[in-house]
Amino acid sequence: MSSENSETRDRILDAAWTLLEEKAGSGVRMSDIARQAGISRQAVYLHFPTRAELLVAVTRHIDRVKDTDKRLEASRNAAGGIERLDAFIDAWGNYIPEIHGVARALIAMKDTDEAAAAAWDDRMQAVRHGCEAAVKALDEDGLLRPENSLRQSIDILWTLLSVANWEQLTGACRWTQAQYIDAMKSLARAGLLSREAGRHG
Amino acid sequence: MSSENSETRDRILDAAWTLLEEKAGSGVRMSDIARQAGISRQAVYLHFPTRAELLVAVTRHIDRVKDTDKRLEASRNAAGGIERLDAFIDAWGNYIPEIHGVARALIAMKDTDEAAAAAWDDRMQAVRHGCEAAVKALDEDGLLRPENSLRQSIDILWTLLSVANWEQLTGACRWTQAQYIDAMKSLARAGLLSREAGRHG
DNA sequence: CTGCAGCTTGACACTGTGTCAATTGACATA
DNA sequence: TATGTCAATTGACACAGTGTCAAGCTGCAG
Repeated sequence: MSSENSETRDRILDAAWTLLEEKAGSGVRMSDIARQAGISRQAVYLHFPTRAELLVAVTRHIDRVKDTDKRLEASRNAAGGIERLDAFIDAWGNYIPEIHGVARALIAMKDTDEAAAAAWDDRMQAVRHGCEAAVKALDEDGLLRPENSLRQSIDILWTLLSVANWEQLTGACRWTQAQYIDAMKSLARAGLLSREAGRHG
Repeated sequence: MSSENSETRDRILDAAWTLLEEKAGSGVRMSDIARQAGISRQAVYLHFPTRAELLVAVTRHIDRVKDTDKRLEASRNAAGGIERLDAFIDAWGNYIPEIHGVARALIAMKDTDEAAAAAWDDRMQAVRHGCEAAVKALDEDGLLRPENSLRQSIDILWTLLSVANWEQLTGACRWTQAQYIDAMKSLARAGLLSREAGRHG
């Protein structure tokens, strides 16, 4: 609550952000966040009614600080379909590590918390819209595989670019971020483009 | 503990299996399982020391009932690399929906429970070995993309076939199981095979 | 000085896991 | 028949974490 702006509110958001980053999203309690922010646990509830709403606010806070909109615009301005696909993968793929902590925490809450589920789904729909724009640009250039419907192509790109896949490749598989980005560009082309359109370098 | 065999033990496992299936893995408590099995909550702890160990036992139970080993053997017996890849995707891809409930519950516990994390990672390593075998068969036939290392190719296949991806495509994207299998076969070929090797139908 | 906004302390309810102790009922065996 | 044992029962409790509530403190604006 408490309108929108507040010194303390920002301290809480930064504290949560820091801890979620540090501990990769798991095991961050309200009391940890309060301690990190230098206030009492109850004071956190004065600003955010539930843990879920705090997490959602943190994602918005990150978006604001990291200038997400500006980043994603780059992908919209790219000329051809393939350039647009690459630009989108660059923008979103490089954004994932920055929201990773919050994302994990939010995903973990999805199962039990309605609000968390809604918030996360909402953000994922935004990513899907980005995928849709990129895929439509490919379609306009006549590059898409004919055997996949437009919707299927969007689903495929969206799934390839999931946070879970990023986690698995950079985590368990120990890929670097650069390897991840390259592989995703290559996989997306391989999975979406028709054979004649296949060309890369 | 109670060695291994017990009427009640099996009732607990079946009860847990049923509920995890029904509720897709989330929100299944020990007391729910007990009620479903027709015994007291405490009796469950007489057979399984923790929730995590119960979940692990359920996966082993499913494997036994569903004859997992026999299924996966099919993929090992396939002749060429591509046949082997397809057979593995058939075997594992069609197995996912059957373990989906338990898988979700186990994945949700990973964050907080050491034992659950170890158990799930262990099972995922088994899947990775299947991927490795399939990719090596492709390599022996000289079909792999030269720009990917063997390890990278395995990582890619393993990631494509993750439970999370199955969930997203059949859940949020509302694909049928058949669509999922077809798309995975196609995506795996597109992502792994060199251009000259590309051939499908 | 008054009042109030913002924070503090401390207690408590609730949920879910896991533990413990005492009890019951069935069944086997001496 | 008495005894032991095994599986299950009931009921209480500890513990962690979220969220609520009430009372009190502090500093600052009017």
